[in-house]
Amino acid sequence: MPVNLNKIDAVTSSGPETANFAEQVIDQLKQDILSGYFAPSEKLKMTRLKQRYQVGVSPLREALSQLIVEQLVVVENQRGFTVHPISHEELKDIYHTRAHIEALCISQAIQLGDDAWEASIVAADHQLKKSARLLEQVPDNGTQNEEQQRLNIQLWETRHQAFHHAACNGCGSKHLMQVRKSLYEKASRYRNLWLKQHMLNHAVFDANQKEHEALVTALLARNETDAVILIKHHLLEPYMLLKDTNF
Amino acid sequence: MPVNLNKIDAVTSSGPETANFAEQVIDQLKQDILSGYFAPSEKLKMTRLKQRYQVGVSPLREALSQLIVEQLVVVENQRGFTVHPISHEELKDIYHTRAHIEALCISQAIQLGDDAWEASIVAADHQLKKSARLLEQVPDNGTQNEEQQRLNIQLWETRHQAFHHAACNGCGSKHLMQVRKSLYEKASRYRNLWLKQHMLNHAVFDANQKEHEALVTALLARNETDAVILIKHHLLEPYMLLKDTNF
DNA sequence: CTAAGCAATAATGTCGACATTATATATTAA
DNA sequence: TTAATATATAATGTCGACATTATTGCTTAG
Repeated sequence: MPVNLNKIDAVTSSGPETANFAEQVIDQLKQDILSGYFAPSEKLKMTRLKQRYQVGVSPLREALSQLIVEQLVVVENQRGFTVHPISHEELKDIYHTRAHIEALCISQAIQLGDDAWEASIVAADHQLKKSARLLEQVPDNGTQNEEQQRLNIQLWETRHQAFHHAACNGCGSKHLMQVRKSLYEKASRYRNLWLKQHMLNHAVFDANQKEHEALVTALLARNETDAVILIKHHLLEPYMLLKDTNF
Repeated sequence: MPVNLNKIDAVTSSGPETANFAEQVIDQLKQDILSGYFAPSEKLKMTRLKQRYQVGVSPLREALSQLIVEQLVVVENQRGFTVHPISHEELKDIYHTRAHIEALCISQAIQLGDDAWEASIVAADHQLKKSARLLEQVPDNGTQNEEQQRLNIQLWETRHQAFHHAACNGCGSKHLMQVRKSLYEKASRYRNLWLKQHMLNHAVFDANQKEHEALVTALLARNETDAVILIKHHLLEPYMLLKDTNF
């Protein structure tokens, strides 16, 4: 008795565009891999996945197939699926390629961006700053509500990403933006693995803030050379932290 | 009675690594889309696909799922799969992004490439030139065997691609090379659609040859600025032909 | 003649079942 | 005890079946 339960939920949700099981699963599965819930090189057994996501094998295999292309999952015939392994080689490639790609986006955006692009940067920067202020005001000794702090960090990261997205989006290329997104996701996996062992300190936030200010200035002034140097440095700095860690 | 016929074939083939049905289908399906056998925006009905590739729906859906990520196929819930539509907007984005990416590869390769990289360029260039000579020697009036000529063109295209692959491969980045490959494939679709209406003439081949000579010189001399200009022009030239066509 | 509503047909998305293959366990010999 | 083999268990990959949904064709009213 296969009943499309998703339809029932879909009615309560907004648009006429529903999602099949595979589409529903793929986001959760991706998040579980990027967040580190499923460890690198871990075997993804169907029985467990079925239990976790409450779907059959067919949608699961479709979702996993998509993650193969995104290189988050590896498949070996008759031996099932495993989480894509990590390596320092890949880590280096991801961060460096990301720096190149994002610099390319920035270059194009500076050449092609219109007033709406500038406005979106100013807006995103404003939101990011407000979010950063929340984090700064907290004393180093964790007297504040920990859960609240966690949410603040999450909000900051969302807005941080939104800022860079806005800056890059002026390039006007869907393909560039997509490559950029893919690399960001892969980088975030290593980042999350690092966060399981280490703690962010205030120094990095402060440095980040200053770099952003300089970047915004360069962007609005359409200073391509400066902006490219700044963005590359900005994206490679976390790599310096990650590259010497044993995951 | 599901019998894994592929295993039987696999024994006759080489390695111990076999492929499941989905992996076998995906290459053919991709080729059928890139070649234009399945037209843009065409509906991909399961019954037809089953007949063509002689597999059930499960492997097909897996293969199609992968092509969704590569943006060669579009899915709409309860309405099945269709070939990704084409547009002049996408055409422009593909070719321009490709030019940027390949220029980036070339830049990095010039900075990082070793002797093996240089050697691979010389080797690929040699093969390409020999293949080009076959095409040049033929008189314009098609007195020669048409089938032979078709094969010669195909060989030239393979070697042409191999040459550019070799030049880019010196960048040392798997991610860059993969983005490059993806863009090449998407561009080849538009190219193939164009070829269904038009014919290649000798002039383009001659121009191509000269550009290659200049490129090889710039690469071996590690002249980054020249090489970047040359490769961008080289990749955008076909766009000039395609951009004004009605597919 | 056109438009709208309805029935019939076809196609999609999902699951369970089954054959094949891999992995874990037990047994036995050295 | 260890290594090798045989058995048992578990997991994978594929297909057919079925409910749901979309599309087509037909009838009928305006």
